[in-house]
Amino acid sequence: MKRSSALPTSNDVAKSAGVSQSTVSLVLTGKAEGRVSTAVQEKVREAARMLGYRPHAAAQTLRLGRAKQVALLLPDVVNPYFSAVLRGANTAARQHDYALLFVDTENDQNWLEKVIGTLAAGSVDGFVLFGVEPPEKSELHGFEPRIVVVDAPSPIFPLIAIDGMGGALEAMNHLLSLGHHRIAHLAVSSPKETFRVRTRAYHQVLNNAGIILGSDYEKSCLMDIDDAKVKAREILSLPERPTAVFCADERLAVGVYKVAKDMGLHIPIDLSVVGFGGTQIAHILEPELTTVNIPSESLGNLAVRSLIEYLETNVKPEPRIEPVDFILRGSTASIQDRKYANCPPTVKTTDQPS
Amino acid sequence: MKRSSALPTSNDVAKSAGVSQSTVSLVLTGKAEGRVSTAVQEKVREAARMLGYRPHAAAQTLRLGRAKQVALLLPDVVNPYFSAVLRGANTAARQHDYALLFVDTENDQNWLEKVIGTLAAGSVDGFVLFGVEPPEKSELHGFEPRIVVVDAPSPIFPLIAIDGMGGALEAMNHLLSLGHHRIAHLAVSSPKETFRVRTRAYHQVLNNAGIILGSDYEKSCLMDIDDAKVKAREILSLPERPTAVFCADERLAVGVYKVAKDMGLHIPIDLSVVGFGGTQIAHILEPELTTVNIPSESLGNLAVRSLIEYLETNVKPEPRIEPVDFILRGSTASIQDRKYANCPPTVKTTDQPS
DNA sequence: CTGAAAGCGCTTACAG
DNA sequence: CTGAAAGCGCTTACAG
Repeated sequence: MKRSSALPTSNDVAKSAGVSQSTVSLVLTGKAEGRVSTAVQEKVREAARMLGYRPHAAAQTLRLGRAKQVALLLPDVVNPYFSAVLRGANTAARQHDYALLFVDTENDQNWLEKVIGTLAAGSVDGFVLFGVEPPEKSELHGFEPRIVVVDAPSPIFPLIAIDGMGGALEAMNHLLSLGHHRIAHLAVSSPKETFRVRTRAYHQVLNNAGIILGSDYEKSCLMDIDDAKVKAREILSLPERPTAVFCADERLAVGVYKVAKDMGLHIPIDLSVVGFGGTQIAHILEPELTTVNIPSESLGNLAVRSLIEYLETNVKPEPRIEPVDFILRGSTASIQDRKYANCPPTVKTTDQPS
Repeated sequence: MKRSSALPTSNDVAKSAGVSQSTVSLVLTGKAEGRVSTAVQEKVREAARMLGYRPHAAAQTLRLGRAKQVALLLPDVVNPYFSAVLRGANTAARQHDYALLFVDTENDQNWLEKVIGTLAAGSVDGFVLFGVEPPEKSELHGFEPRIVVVDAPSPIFPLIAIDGMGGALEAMNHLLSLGHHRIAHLAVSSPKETFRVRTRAYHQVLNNAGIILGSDYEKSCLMDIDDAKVKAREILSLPERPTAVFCADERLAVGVYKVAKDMGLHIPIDLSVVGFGGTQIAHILEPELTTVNIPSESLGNLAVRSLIEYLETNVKPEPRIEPVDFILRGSTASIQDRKYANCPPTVKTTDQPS
């Protein structure tokens, strides 16, 4: 052995087994049946095992033109919604024996394009862009990377859309059916279509129901608890306080919970709250949050599976729209119930003349 | 162009610029100074730009023996603690122009070893194992992958340890200093040393203080809210109810909060709670959780930085121990305060004969 | 100042 | 049934 720390090559195996390097390759890729005697095959396998031989990935990639690696790009792993996506993607990649290259774009579009260009050159066979806008075709110098886009506008690449509109409508209609009219909205101040849709649903349902509310009932926040608290306080301090809040994200709902508690408002008796996302947060909150559940883990899984199928069959996946679930939990209640609860807690109903 | 979708090679650039392929390489790797005329250099660069040329990663890897890729292995991305690690790792990799290969081991040790073996052969230059036990040396067939281990026992590989003991001691002493004696403990039922240490600190502080508690005051749970609720209920139903709970993880604290609320116990007045981790959860809970903060994002960053330095200088990082912070928030209070609060809320103190 | 050639470790026709 | 050879796309001595 020349370099003790060096990895064994198929040449080392060949020498050790007393055969040619091409025979080693034949045996180890399973193409030896009827071409190499079983005795030799066994010898080769044994030698490979002894040396701990693994085919060198870069050499294979260069030769075969495929890296058996896919990249997942998403805007923010720290968001539990996206870490669930990653979990699903990891599972799918593992099942198909692909490696998963992970990139958190941190919402940096310039970097995104550079990264795609770089990785497409031999590092990775394809990309999943999850919640990340794909680059313009013009920036790609005429070459077409394999990309599956999830939940972002995609004029040219195969798309897995999420029926956020459906979910948001259901959430709003739920609130309506509970008798709520003064429904406030905490929007996410992001130009992303995913979020815009939720706000659009808010307006649409209100319009259809003939409910007219001042624009005070709607606020945009950054995606963090502190900003949500500021905006929630403004909304809940309105002279005609809303009886319900539709939050475009679960982290915003956290802000609402905190301010509500602070103001002595009980959820769901004094205030109904609906969230959007389907993360752990909905379970952590007390009462647990009624929310629109996006099946993020299975979407991550699906996206990677579609991409791999795309790569291996070379047929472009059809665009599709994935449904979401509206999940009823403890944070919403009928406006009826609310009236009773409005009495100050120290005053017993029996104390009042009936 | 033969294959329209194929990536341009340095050969294509050479033809387009009217020079040899080696000149292209020289220019584009920046080794051309004083060897290639600036005029030719400019021609080459222009041609490369026009064609959208990027050097093929696999070819470079094969030739240079380095992939400029590192792998991060961790046990569970869905845990917000680990997704913060990933965020930090992503940043560090990006800064050093490395790609990050992500593997969620899902606590599968067999797979772990296979994965390391496979990836070490040309896919990746090194590994960060974060909260994941490294494989035995014997299973490595004498070759030594570059591995940096964080927060797991590592006899042979460079280690970044976390001072969990220090943090746990501080947390327990805090409770003691608040006058708590009947301190319960919700442990994580995992054999991992990280968690064992927290339980050891619990016993040590109690012993030093001469406090003897029945084993009923200590329960192990799976790392999920539901199991934590079951165990929390048992603990809080003890005839001599604990006045404080030290939770070995923040998700367990969520269970305690839920059961406390259910039993009409107010945190921190009736019950003090301390968590461990430093995730978003501590902020989501109401009141916010007093907790031991592990700087997971910077640890992820540090681990990747150390690994890359290891790879590039070839000097093995020294083992180190990283500190944690104990963070005081709203979930702990002095036992003094508790006595007043113990009176049933409907009975005013002024109603009693003094 | 520029080009021809070797070689990284594979896979796969091709020859025997 | 087995081996010698070409070639994937690079980088880097080496020759001129």
